[in-house]
Amino acid sequence: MTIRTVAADAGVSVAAVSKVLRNAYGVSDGLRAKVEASIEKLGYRPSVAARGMRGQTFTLGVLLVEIANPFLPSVYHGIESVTDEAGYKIMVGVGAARAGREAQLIEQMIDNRMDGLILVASQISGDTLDRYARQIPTVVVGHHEPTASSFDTINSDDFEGARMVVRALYEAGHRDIAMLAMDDKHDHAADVSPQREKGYVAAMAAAGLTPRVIRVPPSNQPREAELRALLAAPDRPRAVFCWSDLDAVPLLNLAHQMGIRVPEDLAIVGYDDSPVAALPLISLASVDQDGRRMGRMAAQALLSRIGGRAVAEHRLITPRLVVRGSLQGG
Amino acid sequence: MTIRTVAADAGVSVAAVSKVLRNAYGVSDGLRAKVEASIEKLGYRPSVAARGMRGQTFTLGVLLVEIANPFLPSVYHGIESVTDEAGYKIMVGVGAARAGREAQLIEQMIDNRMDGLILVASQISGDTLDRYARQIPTVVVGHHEPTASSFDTINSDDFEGARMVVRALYEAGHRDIAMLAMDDKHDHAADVSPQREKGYVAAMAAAGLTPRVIRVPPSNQPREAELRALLAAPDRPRAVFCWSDLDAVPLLNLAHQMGIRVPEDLAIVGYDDSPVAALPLISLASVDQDGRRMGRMAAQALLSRIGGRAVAEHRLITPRLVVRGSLQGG
DNA sequence: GGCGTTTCGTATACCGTTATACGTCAATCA
DNA sequence: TGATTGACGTATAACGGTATACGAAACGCC
Repeated sequence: MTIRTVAADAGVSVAAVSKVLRNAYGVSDGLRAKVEASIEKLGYRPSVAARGMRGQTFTLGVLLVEIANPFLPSVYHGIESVTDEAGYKIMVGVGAARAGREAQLIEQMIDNRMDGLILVASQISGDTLDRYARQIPTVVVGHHEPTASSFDTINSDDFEGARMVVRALYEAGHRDIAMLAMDDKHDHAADVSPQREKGYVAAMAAAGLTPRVIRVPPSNQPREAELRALLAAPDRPRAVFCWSDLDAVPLLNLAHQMGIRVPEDLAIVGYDDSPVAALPLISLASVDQDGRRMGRMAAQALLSRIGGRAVAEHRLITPRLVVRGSLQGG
Repeated sequence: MTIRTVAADAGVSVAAVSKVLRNAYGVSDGLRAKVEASIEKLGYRPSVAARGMRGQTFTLGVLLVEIANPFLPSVYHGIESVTDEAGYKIMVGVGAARAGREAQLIEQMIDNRMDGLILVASQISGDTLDRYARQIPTVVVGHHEPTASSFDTINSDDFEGARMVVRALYEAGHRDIAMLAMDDKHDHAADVSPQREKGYVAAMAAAGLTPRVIRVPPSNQPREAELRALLAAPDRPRAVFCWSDLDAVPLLNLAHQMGIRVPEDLAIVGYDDSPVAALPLISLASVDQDGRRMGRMAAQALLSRIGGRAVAEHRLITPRLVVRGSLQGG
């Protein structure tokens, strides 16, 4: 069952069928009708692989850091809502939060002749990204590279989000505010955690307070010991801002287990406003990045880039603090 | 940069390079060394698309019902651990819990010349699955079709899991035990929810109790109203077994909000043992399906099927009840 | 009516691999 | 020694589409 089968059935040439498939120029209504009837009758479906060897595949690759991260579904749904309408398909690659793994997946997607790539929270360095982006239209979400010229970036304003948290904690009367940041051994200043850290430090300084950053291993590693140590320490802070709900939710639970009252003894604010944070029993204050919107914008940027735009676009979305019980009792 | 570039650089024929790439017969050590040196030097990567036109793509498709479902990551990781070693790549398709969407994705994966497919919790009917499975090696996870001959199935013993829950609730002294099942308008008895329902009904009958099944809309639709109505009803049951944590977690939170004590006034047991259930503040008893193991078994089955096995294999894994605070106070 | 100009359809080179058929040469065998 | 066998490389026809070049009508214009 190939394009040749269809051509024979419709009594036309192979090229004619191809033209109909591609909406190419030079097809009469009569021809189109004949061909479409045959396609329908035979249930023919063109091979993406063969198609990709010369033309477009109409398939986009989406790379997610980690499948268990609760923030990613919203971004994915945002992307999908846009690409669906435009008639593009999506293939997802899951990179276990390791840069090597991600590079492998990107290459795989290039090998599969995808038309474009959206990388969500990639841990790959700017230089490497740049090299890949020259080979395939690319949009990066959740990775700050505002000067990149070969790809677009869509980000939440992580600096501002952290400042909002510090200000809210300050207004709630807290002065002893610590931050839980991801221990980034690769020192990628472009990642979201360091950005939030900068915002935190700046806001603390602006309020005349001394910043105190505590680093924990990344989320794909166990880190309960570190959290427990923090809570048991004699100089336990009165408020903790966590770079992600992935840390804030376990911290909140651990505090509860250890008999520490939240927020009376310890206020906690997370980041991402994941579904778990919103559960009444958890009630974790958190920063909402509006992942859906970021996904939509990323997809739009990618489509326009595939459409020919060459000059890079860098967007920053202002986040929103969702106040809940872990910040303000009630 | 094609196979021809490499051939020219190494001073050999295109066929020779192809042979080296495929580990085919008739390659001397000297030739192999020359070719591999050129590949390394040029950084050549074969095109999967072109490769797929005649040979294998070494890429497997994994279809997930819904990206936000917290049970799926464990299955995915299980699959990955096996396929990684075997040198296969994975592409993920996300089907928004709609059969039409899933069919579309399956076709897309066939179009992309994937070597095999793993469908996780697919909602597609047995007949349709059968039609696709004839075109491409297929393994189905979380969908009971024990008589299917064209594809393999890997399932948790949902019937037994439900019975375990009823027995545990019975032993805890409960008699008024209801079940929250998914409202399956398509009436797919093969899905997991109806299987659990059967196990529940059987166990209730065995204990001499009257079953009481309450149906709620599927998880991609809002269903807070139904849950709230259940809790507010004058004949509110004393224990509820939920077909999934996706319902049990909101129910638990709602009960707490409405001042209903868990488990004193209402015992709740979920299914899937998702990460949220294990949080101390939630402490939801749940049935653990061991998704990781199911994923591993699915991948192994698929590889052996790709390897030539034609007779279908149907595996049933015994689940395990994880007792927590929502079932037994302490 | 002769001459460009569209419009429409066909023939076919090409995309980057794989796999088969085949040729060459040295080693082995009767 | 001539024939057979294996080992190793090469040439090349697929694979299933796309896109370009091109031919044949139909059309518009003076």
